[in-house]
Amino acid sequence: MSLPPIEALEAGARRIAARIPEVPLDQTLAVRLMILLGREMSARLDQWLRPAGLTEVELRALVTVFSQGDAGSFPGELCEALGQSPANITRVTDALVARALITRVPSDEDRRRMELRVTQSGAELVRDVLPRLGGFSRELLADFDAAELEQLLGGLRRLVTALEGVAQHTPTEQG
Amino acid sequence: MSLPPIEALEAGARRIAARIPEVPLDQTLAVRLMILLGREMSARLDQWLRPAGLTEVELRALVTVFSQGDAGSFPGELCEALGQSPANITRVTDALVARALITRVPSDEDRRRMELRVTQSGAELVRDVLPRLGGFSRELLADFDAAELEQLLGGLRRLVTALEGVAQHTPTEQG
DNA sequence: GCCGTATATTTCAGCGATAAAATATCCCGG
DNA sequence: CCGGGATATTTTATCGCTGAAATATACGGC
Repeated sequence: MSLPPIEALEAGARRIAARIPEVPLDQTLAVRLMILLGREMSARLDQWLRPAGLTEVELRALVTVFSQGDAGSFPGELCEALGQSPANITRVTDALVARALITRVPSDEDRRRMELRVTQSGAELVRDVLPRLGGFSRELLADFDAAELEQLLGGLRRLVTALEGVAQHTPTEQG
Repeated sequence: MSLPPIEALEAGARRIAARIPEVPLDQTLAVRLMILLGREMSARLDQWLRPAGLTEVELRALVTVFSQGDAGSFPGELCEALGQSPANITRVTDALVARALITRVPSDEDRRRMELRVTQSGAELVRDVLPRLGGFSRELLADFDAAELEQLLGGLRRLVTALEGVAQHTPTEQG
């Protein structure tokens, strides 16, 4: 489904805040917007990439392997870089291997690990598709000037670190 | 999985931008951060709510029904308000009905529709749990002062409208 | 060298979500 | 009032992802 209209979001948030005053309106709304925006961007990107037959995560995995070039990379690195579970990286790399976009062979130095390398056609696909993703991002942020964009990025970076520090536990331990 | 470290994200983005110059670094990074932040916030919120036995979407559905009080609401409204598919709303409301947090009866005026109403215990749960969600948001945004928060919200609102306007089509029609 | 523990990846079972088909009801023009 | 198209919801099949168990390999102390 697609993004709810923003007026409805704000109206709903205000209606709740009016009934339950402990709820901080702006903070709640910001979190809500971030979650919805992230979902929606991901969905749009998937749609944008569908003609190429890749999902967003598949593309990012492919790009990450591509960016390592001949050095290659390992599934564990992809987990870290993409924030995905090992199980999912296995599935995603399966798909990429099946389409011959990457190769996967056991490492010689440590045979528990698998070496992932982009193939010729994988590299071609990246060079073909990545500019589209860039085009999407550029279009989306078209009416942010450089300063505004930098400001937005600053806020997002702060949120990343806030998120790292905060709330790893359960709230009131069963409240 | 959890959020990748921000230095790794930025380094990866720069490595790619160096290889494929058409890709706009800041815009791409902003989109990437939004997607990851949204995912991570949603995951944290789910974890935060687990003790109450609700997922994020279940809570939002419950809250939306709650906020309508005796007026009640309909599955279609929840789809719109939450940005979820009809199928998912059926599943979510099934769960809420099963736990007697809401009731669901066919509407008298239009028997295709189902009237959803919060129950006594549903309302109690909302009043118990919503402040936790507020607590999460407040904690996450603790070191944004009012002006900074307003600025962040402004950026997010602009993104919502940008997203509404942009990129509904497939990119280069099979490119 | 051998054993126990740690690490890397895959397998397995299950969950949350979706698209598309099926179902039920409504409404309108004749 | 009846038939056809629109609308609201549920069902069905499937997808993407995860946690936890299983597997395979490495490493450190004895």
